[in-house]
Amino acid sequence: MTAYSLDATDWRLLEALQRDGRASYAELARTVAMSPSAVTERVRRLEEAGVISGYSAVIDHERIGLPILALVRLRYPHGNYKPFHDLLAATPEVLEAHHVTGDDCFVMKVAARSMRHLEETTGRISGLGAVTTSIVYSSPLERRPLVL
Amino acid sequence: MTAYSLDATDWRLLEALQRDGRASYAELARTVAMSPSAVTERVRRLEEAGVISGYSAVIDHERIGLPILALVRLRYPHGNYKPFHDLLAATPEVLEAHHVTGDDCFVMKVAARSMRHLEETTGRISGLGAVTTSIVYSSPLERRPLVL
DNA sequence: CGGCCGACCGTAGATTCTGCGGTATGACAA
DNA sequence: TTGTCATACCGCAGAATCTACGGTCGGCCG
Repeated sequence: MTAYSLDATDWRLLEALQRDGRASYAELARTVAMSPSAVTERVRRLEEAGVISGYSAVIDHERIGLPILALVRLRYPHGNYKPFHDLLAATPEVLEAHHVTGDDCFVMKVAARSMRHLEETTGRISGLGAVTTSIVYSSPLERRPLVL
Repeated sequence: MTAYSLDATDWRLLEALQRDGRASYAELARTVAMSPSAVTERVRRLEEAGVISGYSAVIDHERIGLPILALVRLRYPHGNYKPFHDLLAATPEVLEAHHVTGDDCFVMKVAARSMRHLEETTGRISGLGAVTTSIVYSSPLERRPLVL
């Protein structure tokens, strides 16, 4: 909503911070050829404006015992979203949930440690409506940095 | 594939680093009640084992001129994936791409600056097969930290 | 012209990082 | 038991970085 005007330097900082969220201000300063204090101030402004909403370690779900990823679509029969929010709060297996147009009201990304676990999780979700589950074979593009 | 044994401290570090990927080792050390050097060594091992595959700034796509998010499913009629990979390489609007089971072979997350832009992008994708587009109204759960 | 404002720079003290050596604990074999 | 070894942790010192501050420069407006 709130527009924020980004110049070329801001874009380069955003790109650098998406590639390495732990880059030091000194390092960032070197890549954009400015002083560390100017870079610090720019990044602080981007954070304050909400352009950068945070920083996160990227975890390989396969290496922490959650080898199965699935996209679950939920046909939701009514407009009372409370049960759905309760489900989200109670189901850590759901990594993302999006309210979308189309026949299926919600699309979720789900991680599970086994097929049995996935079955149990989708079963829980299907208490709210008809589900369609697609299991992820592989992800040709797991995460692309957001650029103009 | 490569199993990595995580103890309670590792989990707490992973959780902390997913919540704040820029937390200093000194800060992490305080949250898990260990010395900074021990924490540094643990995090280094997690990175080396591939449990932590990187760090990234989380960008609010709405504030950088990409207010529209859509999930695009692609029905892909054959087993030659080269054209699809070429499309991914040439289409920065696609933020994620997953190869999945079910009628639609691929599911993509797409960001666009306008409906016209989305139309143009899905049009490009539909050169490869039939597409089904769902526009994201909102995301009740945008990103949940991966936990046990 | 004179003053103001925004963005940048440079500096100093505090904090953090990095690499190293030292220590405690537990496993294992003689 | 005793010795040895490996692992994980701690603490330290020098280097690098961070943070907060004041100073400078160029553009803009009264």
